[in-house]
Amino acid sequence: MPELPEVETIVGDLRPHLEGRVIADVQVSWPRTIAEPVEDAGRFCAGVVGRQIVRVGRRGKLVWLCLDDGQSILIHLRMSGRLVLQPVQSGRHLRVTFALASARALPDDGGEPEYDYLYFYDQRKFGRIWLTTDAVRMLALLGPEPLASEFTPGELAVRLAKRRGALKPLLLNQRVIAGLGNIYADEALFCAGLHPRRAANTLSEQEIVRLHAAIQGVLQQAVRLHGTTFDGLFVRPGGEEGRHQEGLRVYGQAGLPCTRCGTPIERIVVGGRGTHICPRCQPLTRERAGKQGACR
DNA sequence: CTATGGCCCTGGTTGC
DNA sequence: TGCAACCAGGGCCATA
Repeated sequence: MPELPEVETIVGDLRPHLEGRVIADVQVSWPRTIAEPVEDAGRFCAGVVGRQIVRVGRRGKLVWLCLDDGQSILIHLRMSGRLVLQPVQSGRHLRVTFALASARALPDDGGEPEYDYLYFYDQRKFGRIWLTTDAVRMLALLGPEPLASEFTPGELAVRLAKRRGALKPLLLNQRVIAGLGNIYADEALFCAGLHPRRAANTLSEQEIVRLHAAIQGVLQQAVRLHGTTFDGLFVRPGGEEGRHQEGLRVYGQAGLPCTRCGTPIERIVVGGRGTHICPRCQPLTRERAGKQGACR
């Protein structure tokens, strides 16, 4: 389940191989992957073939390819989407293939090897790809980038203040903050010592500062380690795994002792999502236990 | 606004 | 052993 750190890793890996390349051809083997123009592989192909990729970026969990005519390709990996430069052994789960050409002859001292294809694999078929002339307007619907300087404790406070609902579903809402998914929402709440069912508008200023620092700290650490490979769902474009899985404190750790207090980690359901907590470090009623936050 | 539940999907796990 | 039921998960949508 690629979230912000995994998508950041993918984008960094792809950038040197894609920027400057021309899309020579596209094959769509599962048309529902194409979200815009809606399930229309033909118009999608017609729109991108011959275009040069001028920039590879990320916004929230979206991979953002800027084309030389002002259009953008947006790719959401959802649960099981993968972007790879070398074909996986079996062609199973292959949904879209981009054939790549060079914009100009390569210098012979080369540098990066040139790949001929970019493959989009997606076992569960939840991934989607958009072609749009107005990426900026689409992306404006997302909340702030949690690692950008605009994302301050004050900004977080404003976004939580009006909400009476539980904290965790809010953190997963991409219009509130862009890029958090189930793994990092659970990890951030643990690090902040906050219960996922706490009503968002009941946080003290100190708790908001702690949550802000936890979100940034958890994401930065995961980016540094190139994401979390859990269930083998996330693999980098070159085939390597992420290294953050060893750093998980609560996600997928049910039954194991809390790294901070030894209490067994529990799995509960919040907002319909599996949620992992330390019941002692993340009390629902405000007591001393979570005061300092659970990280470091 | 908030909560809940369904839908899209597959493949691994569980239950009989 | 074989097969059916169930579940996870991100985002979106409908309903209450």
